[in-house]
Amino acid sequence: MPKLGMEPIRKAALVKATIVEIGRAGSLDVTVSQIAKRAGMSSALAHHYFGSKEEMFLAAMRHVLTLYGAEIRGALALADGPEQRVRAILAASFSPANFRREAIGAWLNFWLMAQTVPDAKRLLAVYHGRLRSNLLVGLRPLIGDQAGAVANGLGALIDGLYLREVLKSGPPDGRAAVASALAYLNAHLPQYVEK
Amino acid sequence: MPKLGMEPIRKAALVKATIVEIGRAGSLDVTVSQIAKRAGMSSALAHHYFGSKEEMFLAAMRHVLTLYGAEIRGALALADGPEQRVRAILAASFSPANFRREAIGAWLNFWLMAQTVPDAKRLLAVYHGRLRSNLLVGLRPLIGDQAGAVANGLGALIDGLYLREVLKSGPPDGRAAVASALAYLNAHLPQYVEK
DNA sequence: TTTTTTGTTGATTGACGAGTCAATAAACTT
DNA sequence: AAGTTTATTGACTCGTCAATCAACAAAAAA
Repeated sequence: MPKLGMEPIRKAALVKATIVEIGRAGSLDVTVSQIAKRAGMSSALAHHYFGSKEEMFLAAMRHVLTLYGAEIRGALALADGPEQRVRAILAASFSPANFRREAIGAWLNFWLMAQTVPDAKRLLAVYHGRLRSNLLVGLRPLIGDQAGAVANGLGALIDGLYLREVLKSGPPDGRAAVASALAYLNAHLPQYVEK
Repeated sequence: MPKLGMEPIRKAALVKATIVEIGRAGSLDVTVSQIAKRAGMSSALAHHYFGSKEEMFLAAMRHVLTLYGAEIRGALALADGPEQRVRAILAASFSPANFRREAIGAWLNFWLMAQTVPDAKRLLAVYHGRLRSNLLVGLRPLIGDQAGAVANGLGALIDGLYLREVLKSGPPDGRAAVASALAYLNAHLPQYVEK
């Protein structure tokens, strides 16, 4: 039944299945067969399209990063003024789409991968850089030369909140996470009244 | 050459070797043989003493947590007054002993493990709880009912800073990390003059 | 209509690794 | 001295899994 033009469809299915399976297993100990099965094909076909398991993982990582980037861009487009920009980034970071067990589990594993797989490290560095520069654009008008330090802190805080979410039981609570990050932000905005 | 009383010695050697190997590999994909070799014995002996690889990992985790706990307790003993207590915790968290690539890599992998191994999750929860309560003791006199939120934030920030350290190239920089966490703290201490 | 390209899989290969076992040896006990 | 406990390892079992291959099918090109 070879319908042509399957390649992009199958690749997309595999990427999605990879994320789901990694999230489910909570680790990178996921077999190609598992992924292929969830994507509705044989493991041989998965290898046919991706060549190796590592390529599959990297493609999944790129996908998560792309989604995240898109969400940020979208939120940023609607934001009005520096402070709103920063708030938009935070809100997007913890939006339901990104802040769900599956995706968070995938993130954790990407961090792991980044320690050993150079391509993964590169991807993560790109994400860090973008996040930082996005934050800086918003922060600089607000707090000038403290912006660098605060951007670093916020970045780490976001990562840390993700991390803690993985370990919690119960459903992810994006709102609490946003609140935490906003508190950090507010504490660094001098001219606002402490409630 | 059976000298008696080898058990504790060999177990300690294995625990140490486990941490080193996990740090080196940057993942839990470490074979028992590798660990045993580094600890100077056969893999069979490693199994003899620990029964399973997972037990070995858990013992390593307990060890790291114990060291960390001891460091905190030591620092806390010298601290004078609430604010100093909080500062002591931060300093201990990023002390050279804890904040080195090996240990950080181990941590990251423990997080991973916590997702799937209940015992690991429990251990990490204990650590979270202790950190939180230690922070609270210091924070409550300073900021009252905001203490809970700030303790959560600080905890997440510490984790996040660890996480970012793993990915950086170059030697770990504990001082910068402490500075970042202190900035967060200071921002939440109302009565202090913003420099 | 032959040929080529694309899609697809069951079966197989080859490697690796956790855990077991049997055997050996030195110390301690009785 | 005989028996027991502790230390130790090489060899082996058994399972798993990434990756490859041979083969088959259908569409597109020639």
